[in-house]
Amino acid sequence: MESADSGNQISIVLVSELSRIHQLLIQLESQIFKQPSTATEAEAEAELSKSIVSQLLSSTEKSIFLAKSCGSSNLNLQLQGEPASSPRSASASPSPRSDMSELAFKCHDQDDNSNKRETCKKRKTLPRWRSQVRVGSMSMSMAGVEGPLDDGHSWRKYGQKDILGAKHPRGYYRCTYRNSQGCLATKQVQRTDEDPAVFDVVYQGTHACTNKSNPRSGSNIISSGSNSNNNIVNNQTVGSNHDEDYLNSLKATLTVKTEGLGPSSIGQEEAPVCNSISFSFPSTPIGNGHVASTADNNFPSGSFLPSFANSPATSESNYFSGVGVGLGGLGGFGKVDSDLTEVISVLSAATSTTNSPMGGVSVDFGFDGLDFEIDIDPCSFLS
DNA sequence: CTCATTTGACCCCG
DNA sequence: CGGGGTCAAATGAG
Repeated sequence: MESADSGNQISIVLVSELSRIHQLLIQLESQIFKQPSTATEAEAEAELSKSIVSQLLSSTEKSIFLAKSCGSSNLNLQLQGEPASSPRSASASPSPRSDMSELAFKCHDQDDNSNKRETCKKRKTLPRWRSQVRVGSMSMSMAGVEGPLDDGHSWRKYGQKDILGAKHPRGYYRCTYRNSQGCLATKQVQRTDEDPAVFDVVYQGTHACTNKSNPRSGSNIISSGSNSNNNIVNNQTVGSNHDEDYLNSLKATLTVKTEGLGPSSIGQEEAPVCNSISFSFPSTPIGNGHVASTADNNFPSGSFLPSFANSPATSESNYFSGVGVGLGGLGGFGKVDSDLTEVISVLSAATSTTNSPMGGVSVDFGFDGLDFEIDIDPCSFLS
């Protein structure tokens, strides 16, 4: 059933992507009929057109990928949730502690003791997927104040740990509504060694909570879902209509650029395709202040809000909306986690034309709520 | 006062 | 046995 779900959600994302393409085409069309009066203006128009085309390309490619995934979801998307039989089902939990920890993984069936042990005793049994998020490469880069890691959900940090071999500690977050709504979603955030501006985010479990970003905040997103599975419909409806507005405003303010990863990095000759799209949010006077609760150490707990995110504090600010599906993002990273089968990797380069420190917030492909891991080489489909 | 983060300890699993 | 993940008391912020 999950696969059906996944397919469904992919379709949703796909629809969003197509709407996006539609919008871009409209924009391009108007662009074409513009008659610049001056040379510089003409140049600017040309640039804009190029940019639009780039976006179109990547969106199209993304759509193709999604369509393929959808069509063969059984092949490409591997569900990882609840393996029918878990190796450890037998191990009883002697210690009181284990009781509690297990709760974390299966709290919903507390009333059914026998069952709980079978379904989710294991850490690894929950669906998990990973994405990489890059924070603007800005001035504060090293500072450690970062935190674009807001994906529309409200997270609460419950732990931090130094990981062997990693320069930076890993932060453990779980859904704020875990207790109140039994939402089991958790995520782990860790900076990559190579680029401190890039965070490796591993999501586990899906959001059962209904508290997610308020769609009305004007910064609702597109496909990038960050919506829990319960809100698919919402995403769908709001998504498409809202998308348009959103995109329009987005276009007006964002700088979207695609970075082609050289074929070389991927070994795909004919694929100019593996891009990662990056958004740069315009002047957002963030950076100082508000955010970075968690200070220098590591990760932000939750959210810093770009100007257009009106949501309060740490709750759901669904501003991000990154739509960048870095289908090829891996190229640059070559980072394959053996543990995770694989990945949706998203990179966004926050380089930007802005000076906002936090300017570039990139976000992940919001497969939020999907119970699967992508088990394919992001670029393989291109060949 | 309430809620979030920090941090050391505990437990699971490879 | 050790690394990784989670808990929960202590602490801090609003």
